[in-house]
Amino acid sequence: MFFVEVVLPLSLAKTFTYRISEAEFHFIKKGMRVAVPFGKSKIYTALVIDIHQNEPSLYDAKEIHQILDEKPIATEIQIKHWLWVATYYMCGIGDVYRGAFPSGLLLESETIISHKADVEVNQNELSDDEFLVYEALQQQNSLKIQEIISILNKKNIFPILQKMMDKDIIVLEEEIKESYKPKLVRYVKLHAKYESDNGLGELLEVLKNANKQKEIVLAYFQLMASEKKPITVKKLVEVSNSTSAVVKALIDKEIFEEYLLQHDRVSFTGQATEKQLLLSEAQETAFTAIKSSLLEKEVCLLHGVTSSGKTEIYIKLIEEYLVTGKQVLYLLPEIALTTQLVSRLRLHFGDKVAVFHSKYSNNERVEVWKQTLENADKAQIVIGARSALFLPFNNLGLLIVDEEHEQTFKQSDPAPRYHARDSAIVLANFHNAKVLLGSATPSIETYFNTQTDKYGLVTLTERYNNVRMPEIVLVDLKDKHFRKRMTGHFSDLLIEEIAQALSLGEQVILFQNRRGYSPIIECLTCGHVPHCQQCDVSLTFHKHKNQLRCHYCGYSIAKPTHCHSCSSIDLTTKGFGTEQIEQELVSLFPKAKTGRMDQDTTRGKFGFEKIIDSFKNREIDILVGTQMLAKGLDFDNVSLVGIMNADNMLHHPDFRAFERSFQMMTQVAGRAGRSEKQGKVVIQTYNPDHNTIQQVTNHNYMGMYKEQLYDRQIYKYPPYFRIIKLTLKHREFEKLKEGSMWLYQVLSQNLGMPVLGPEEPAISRIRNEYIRTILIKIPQNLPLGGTKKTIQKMLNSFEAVAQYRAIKVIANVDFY
DNA sequence: AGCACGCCGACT
DNA sequence: GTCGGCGTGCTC
Repeated sequence: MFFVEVVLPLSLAKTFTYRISEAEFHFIKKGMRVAVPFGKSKIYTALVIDIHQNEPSLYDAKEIHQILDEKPIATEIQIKHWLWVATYYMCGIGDVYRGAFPSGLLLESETIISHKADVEVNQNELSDDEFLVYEALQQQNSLKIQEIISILNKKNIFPILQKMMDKDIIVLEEEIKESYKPKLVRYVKLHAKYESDNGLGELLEVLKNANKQKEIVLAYFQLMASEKKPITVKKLVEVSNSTSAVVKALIDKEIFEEYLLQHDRVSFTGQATEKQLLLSEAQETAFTAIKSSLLEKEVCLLHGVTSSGKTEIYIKLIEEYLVTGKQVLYLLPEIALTTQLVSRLRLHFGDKVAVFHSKYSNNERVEVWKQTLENADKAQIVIGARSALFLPFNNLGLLIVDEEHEQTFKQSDPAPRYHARDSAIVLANFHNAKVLLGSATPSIETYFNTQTDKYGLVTLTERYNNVRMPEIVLVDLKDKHFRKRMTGHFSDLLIEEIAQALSLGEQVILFQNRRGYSPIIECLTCGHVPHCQQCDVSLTFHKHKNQLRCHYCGYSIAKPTHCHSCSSIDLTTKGFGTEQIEQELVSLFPKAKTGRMDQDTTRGKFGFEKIIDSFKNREIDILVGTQMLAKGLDFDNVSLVGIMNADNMLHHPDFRAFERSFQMMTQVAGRAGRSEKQGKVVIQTYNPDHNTIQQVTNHNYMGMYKEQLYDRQIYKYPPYFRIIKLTLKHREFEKLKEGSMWLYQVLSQNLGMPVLGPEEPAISRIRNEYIRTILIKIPQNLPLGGTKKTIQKMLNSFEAVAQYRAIKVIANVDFY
């Protein structure tokens, strides 16, 4: 008796056991995919994580359907890492598997309906629906479930199919399809007939009346002579300025032969320029320090002020690891940043750089996956957003986590809710690899780890090229309003500075944090604000589409002409987003070209790049944007940065609000400054004396760190306590209230540590489900794993209570 | 995630 | 009386 233990790409915590034959037992290895039947009719792509001979006693194991791989497609280290992620972040292993694997490798079966051969059908015995299906099958000999649903215009079609199967009219089959298709490129070569020395002469004779074709043949010979490599149809058409129809005619005439070769979708044509990288003295010192720190410790933090040239140091370090044949993983917080970085890295490493992120197409991701697995030259350096962490590395030497403090490294919505930085450190450990974290504004947690000697620390205080740190000017909005020196949201000082920068041909960035500060419509008569029907939030006004939208569920209505509550027509927009700032700019500086960068304008695949490029090319003078501006973009002509309102960041009800505000403002401010001139940053605020604002102004990271660390200790937050947030959801308010109270009491009585809640969050209903949260604070000195097991037990007993079973509970470990 | 089973409202 | 809605539970 032989069995495999498999993981399914479903949100299930368990693994499943399937029976295999002895031959299969000797063939199958951990990390191979097998197609298995699961449930009544579905076939899934499962991953083998163990092979054994222990027969399950409680049930009969099904047989696997088919083996899908010749050799493992996931490595053992990877599987070990996934198991760690599942345990640590309290989710099912299936969640990790599903999140890690490119969907191109996860085939799902599709039910195919076809009619049974040689069966006489008495059409009078068919119901209307059955007849429709029968008729459709006369036209096409097979149908998919989706097609039948649309033919019948019904959701539940299985009863009908069941009846037809009983009547012996149709059969169902499960078909699995490989969705990854290698990209094939058409090449041509001269037919063997003409390969002799006087082939060309003969050819010209044959083609003397076909000028177009002759041109192509001549172009072919020229290409052969100059490039000495296989010639694609595409290239030939391009060079000869002809059409593929003519090429086809030549193939038909047996002058050319066509052949297909598999091509990489993700290939870069540029060559490495081999330019020797010159580090400044400060960079050189930092580089040496990092190297010696990594000799002793697994992890090192590079704390370098904005524009200190951290990337050059990364490149230099990557070079050293590449020489040893190791793989390097470079994690970035934002997909949008990859384009800039990739072109920079390619200058040094040519086509050794591969990119992996979720905006890539399925096929492209499968290719990078395979290259990484094979340790191919092409994927020696992988750049990617957090999901790149799950690639099948087998010889990882170095991991770089750039902009380490960014919250986007923590996945929050679908499980696995993992933090890429922390999971990267664990992965490095499994590979015996080193980790370099980089940031101008390290997270409190990471910096704390350097102070407790867990991580190494290298500081770079000098900006590259002797650019000076920007000068930061505070504008007291209270005072400006009082003295009537405001035009809309602009203070007189900011207007003056913008005018000056523009007159010198310099560019300006204006930063408007939109979080919790979106424009809304309010009735001036009764104060009514339109709300979403399914979520407990006010609808935000989008000017360009003239509609109100819900940011949580996407619900939208046209902008109302009158108040829905009192029918008054006196409506006003409140709050200000980037759109409004841009509007005001147009009237303040009619001659300047303005651009806007936020979720609306960067939606498309290249939306972000387009805006960045036109700003870099100086087609835009003033760029208005949200958080995206704070993420490590380099511009060389920006002399002024304006922060429209620093306060709405500070006043977020979140223990990280001050840390984040500091990071955000420092990062945005860091965009200012050019080689010849000190940059200027204008921060508009109602609280110019606020500690955090002062720390930003004085470039005082340590001050911020110490103050925040003190607060974290007092109020029991990370790094002194680890946090697990439980989110409970249900459609019924009362049931949720009761259930969350029950869970809270069980937890607080059994855990012996602070448990907060159950809290009704500011947005207490999303998509018609009410929400409550419970926060568990685990002290550093208590075992984390054990505590999680206890919590899991309580969650299980919560589920055992029949009346609460319907309440969904989501655990978010290390909630950000 | 599917998909079946089982229990209650609106139609023939 | 049935058809069909969705709440509940299981899948090796």
